[in-house]
Amino acid sequence: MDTASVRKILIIEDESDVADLLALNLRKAGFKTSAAVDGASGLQKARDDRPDFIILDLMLPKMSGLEVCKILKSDTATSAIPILMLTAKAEEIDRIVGLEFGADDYVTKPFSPREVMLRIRAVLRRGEKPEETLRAGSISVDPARHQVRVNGKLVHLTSLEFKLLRTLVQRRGRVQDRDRLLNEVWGYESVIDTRTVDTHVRRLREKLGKAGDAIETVRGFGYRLREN
Amino acid sequence: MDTASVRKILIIEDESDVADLLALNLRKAGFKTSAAVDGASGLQKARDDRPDFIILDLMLPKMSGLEVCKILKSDTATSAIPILMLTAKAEEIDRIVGLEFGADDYVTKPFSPREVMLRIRAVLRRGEKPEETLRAGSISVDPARHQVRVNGKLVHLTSLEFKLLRTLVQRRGRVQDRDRLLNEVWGYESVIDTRTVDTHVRRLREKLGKAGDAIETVRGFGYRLREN
DNA sequence: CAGGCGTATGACGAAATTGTGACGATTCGG
DNA sequence: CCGAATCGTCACAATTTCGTCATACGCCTG
Repeated sequence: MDTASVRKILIIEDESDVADLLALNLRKAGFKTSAAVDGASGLQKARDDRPDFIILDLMLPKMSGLEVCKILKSDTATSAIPILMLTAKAEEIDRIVGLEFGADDYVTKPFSPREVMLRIRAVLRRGEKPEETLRAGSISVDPARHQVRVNGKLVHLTSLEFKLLRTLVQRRGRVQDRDRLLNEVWGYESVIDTRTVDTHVRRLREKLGKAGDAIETVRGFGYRLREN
Repeated sequence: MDTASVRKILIIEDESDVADLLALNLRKAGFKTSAAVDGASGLQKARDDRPDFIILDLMLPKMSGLEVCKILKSDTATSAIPILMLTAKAEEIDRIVGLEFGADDYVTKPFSPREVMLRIRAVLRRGEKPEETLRAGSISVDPARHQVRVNGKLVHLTSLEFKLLRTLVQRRGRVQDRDRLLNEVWGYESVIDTRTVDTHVRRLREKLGKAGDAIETVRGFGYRLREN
């Protein structure tokens, strides 16, 4: 589904139960994780590992989470990394202060892993730049709108056809073998016959009309979208 | 932009932590502030000081924030002053804004001071210019009042329907998948079936009548509000 | 030119997705 | 306590989409 690179998430949390639970869920969702059990090592790892996201407990031994947060946000090396705070107290003031210190979001304990995941996604989405319209010859693919145009005219594609065309356009000029396409478009665990790709390429060509010629068959290897 | 005078802002809030935090940020942003710790003194100060803006906590000792709001809005001496409500519960919102009480905007706790500042500025701007209404074809959405019109005619929507329509209009043209809509409209803690979105989309389309066609189904992905 | 191999095509049943109406639970005001 | 409004869920139907197969076609090689 998502073609972006794998995100690394740093968990700074002294209670191993909580840390493990989070790590488990995060890995299941396709993230990479690392962990630290106190503020000092957390700061260290943040600088060294350059994670894409930090989950930070407010209550840490020695150095408080707020301290850690402040330092992370004031260091240019780490200030851009989004931080999700874990707070035990439901007191609003804690959360307010947490946000004021630069945390991007917070969750109060006890929390559901599900909620944490959703919030992480939301924060990460916030930082993402909107996807651009891809072009190849007379074909334009707009991922955000899920729309495809040929010479400006809308063409209706099914879900699979859309994803197939998108990956071809993204890798325009380069040959994509059927297995590669199966992985990208159908997902990693697909138990699909490689011949099925042929059928969808055909349907795609049909719907694209004349512009469909841009999808070239590379005998013995796979398919390729002609450049320009 | 009004350069003539510095804006005075009245904070009616019994929790001094929150009040102080707000006052600090407001002053840092160049506003003057005054404070009241309960409804009665809040009303008094509103009449005496004639602030340009009031921040009002929903949960106050003795007199509820709603009462205060209603009185402020029914007194000609104060009815023109914009009110930003601080509320703990997201469910309370609908009655507060739009309907009988007349608040101009709201923020749910816990909030970040930054968010509060943005909303104050937005409301003050609205006071100078007529409105800030979202439009999409014959549909117009007024977020501040929680009102929706189709061809100028008011349409009654429930809280959920409104939020759903608002996010669709805000992201007009771009496809929103069901998970995303669940996050935006139902919140993080929701354990709702994704198919529920379908039901609400149907009800929304029904209520919008012909204009409901603007909500397009993108099979395999989600929904999208047609542009233009 | 024939044979072999890989690809294109058309058709068809299976599976997935969405629309729809109905129902029960809950809330809120009277 | 009742009735209205709102909301989440379900079962079922309508429709679309998907995967596979059998067959036809085309390219390459010998």
